[in-house]
Amino acid sequence: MAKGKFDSVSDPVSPLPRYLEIQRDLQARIASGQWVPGSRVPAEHELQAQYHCSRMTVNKALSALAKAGLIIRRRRSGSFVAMPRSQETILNIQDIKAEILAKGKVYRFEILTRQERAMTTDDALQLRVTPGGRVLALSVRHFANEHPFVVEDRLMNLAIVPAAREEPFLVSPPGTWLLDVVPWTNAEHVIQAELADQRIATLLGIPKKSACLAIERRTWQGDATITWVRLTYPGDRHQLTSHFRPGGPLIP
Amino acid sequence: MAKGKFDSVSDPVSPLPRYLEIQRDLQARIASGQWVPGSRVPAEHELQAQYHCSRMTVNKALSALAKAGLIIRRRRSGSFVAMPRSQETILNIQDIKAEILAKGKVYRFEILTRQERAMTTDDALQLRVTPGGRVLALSVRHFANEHPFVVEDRLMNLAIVPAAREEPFLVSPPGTWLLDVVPWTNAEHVIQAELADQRIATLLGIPKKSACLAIERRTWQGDATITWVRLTYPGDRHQLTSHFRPGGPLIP
DNA sequence: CTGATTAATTTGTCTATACATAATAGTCAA
DNA sequence: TTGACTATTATGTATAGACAAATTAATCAG
Repeated sequence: MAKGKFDSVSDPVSPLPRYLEIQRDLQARIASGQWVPGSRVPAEHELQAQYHCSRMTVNKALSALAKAGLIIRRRRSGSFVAMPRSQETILNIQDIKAEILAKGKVYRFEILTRQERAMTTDDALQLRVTPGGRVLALSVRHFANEHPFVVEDRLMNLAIVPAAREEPFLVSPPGTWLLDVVPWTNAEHVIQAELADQRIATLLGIPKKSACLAIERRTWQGDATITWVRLTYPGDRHQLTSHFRPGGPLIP
Repeated sequence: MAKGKFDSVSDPVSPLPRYLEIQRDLQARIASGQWVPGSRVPAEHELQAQYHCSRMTVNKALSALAKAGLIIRRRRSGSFVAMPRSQETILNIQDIKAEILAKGKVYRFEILTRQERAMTTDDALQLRVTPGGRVLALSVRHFANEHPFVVEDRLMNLAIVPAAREEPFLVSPPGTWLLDVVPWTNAEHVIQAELADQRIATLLGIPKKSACLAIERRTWQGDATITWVRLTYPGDRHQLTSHFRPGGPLIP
């Protein structure tokens, strides 16, 4: 009897979809340790009977759990609770403007230097491309509540982003502008600790040789590097924070 | 006619499931810029006609794209290509043992100090719990190819992990042991740059006041803090790297 | 006992249909 | 013109059934 969704609903109000109910229920059993890693999850037809729903609904819940890495599924064998995963985390490296505004602080930036030039060997190395073409080199200082927040050194590949040549960066800083204008397909981050040199110390208003957090980012569009950027934060004032729960993106 | 899956297959071999084919096709159109952000994605019944399949199959593809954040779906309005997202990244902070072994280096660790004690005020602060109960405080030094790699300072909440009291940590270091034994539901990371004090400098074999990368992690099981750990790496030798593509977990 | 074949089981994918839900567009009366 | 009601449309959820694919279990010939 292929009727509506409320065939088997005793509860008059159902705020949560059936498949999510099942998903969370199973997740709770795994998280609580009731189902230990390696143990077998009931087969779809068993759960179908338990939850009194169709196999597709159970399948949707189980597939989501599998995608989240909480269970491993194999044909004929069945589904099993996944082994504890290595400690991974999802880090949110936000756009600087958004980051400062999110903290409820006043945002401002200034372009320190701006130079359009033929790509040097160093530029090519940092962009990881074969030399040739032109780049736009920028230095930017970002302020939060008028306090120096981070220094940005950026190279933009004008072969990919020719529009940058004409852009004065009056409203949005280069990073935010790029995000709005150019679609990117790939990014790489490198996070490092290092000592402030004279320039950084002056720009950030911190003592020379104090600890800094440096984040380098390369952004690609297909095979072509769009931009390389290095963000230098005062180490004692800035920190990257992230929260994570296993099977994280499960509960939206 | 509810027949098999090959009702409408002209291609004799179909290595990829239909819904993935559709998903990737749509994703390619978005990535290539053919469909610009904000533009409308054809409705399910249109795609159903285009790809000559059922609406459920199209729905599966579109739902996945929506979950990955590539499109936004609204009832009655339709589906739209999402606006460029803020630069987020997924960072892999691995288990130390796994991290070193992954680099093909020889792993070794030594317990520097070990103390079981009643929870001090500082301990409670760092574990973010109300004082009371006992903790196990550990200092560990990890080596990669016999070179000091990282110093670990850890507090373990014995109320949650009583088994740690009896554990000698001969085979696995505390972090790896915990991952194997205790299920966790939540974690928080804080990444900071700071200067090496005398102790860290000595333990890591680096000059005092050189830059260090400090990663602090709190791990919870429900509301209870399991452990707090601080990992101090030499800043010039260690770096966190991560790759990311928008709509990342799409292509498994 | 071994190796190949066959059966059974479980997940993976797909279809066709049905009704729910949300939001827009249109209609009509005050 | 405004506000309430109604129709329309697109997505969201759910069902029952079907066949595919993979892998384990059982069977049987040698």
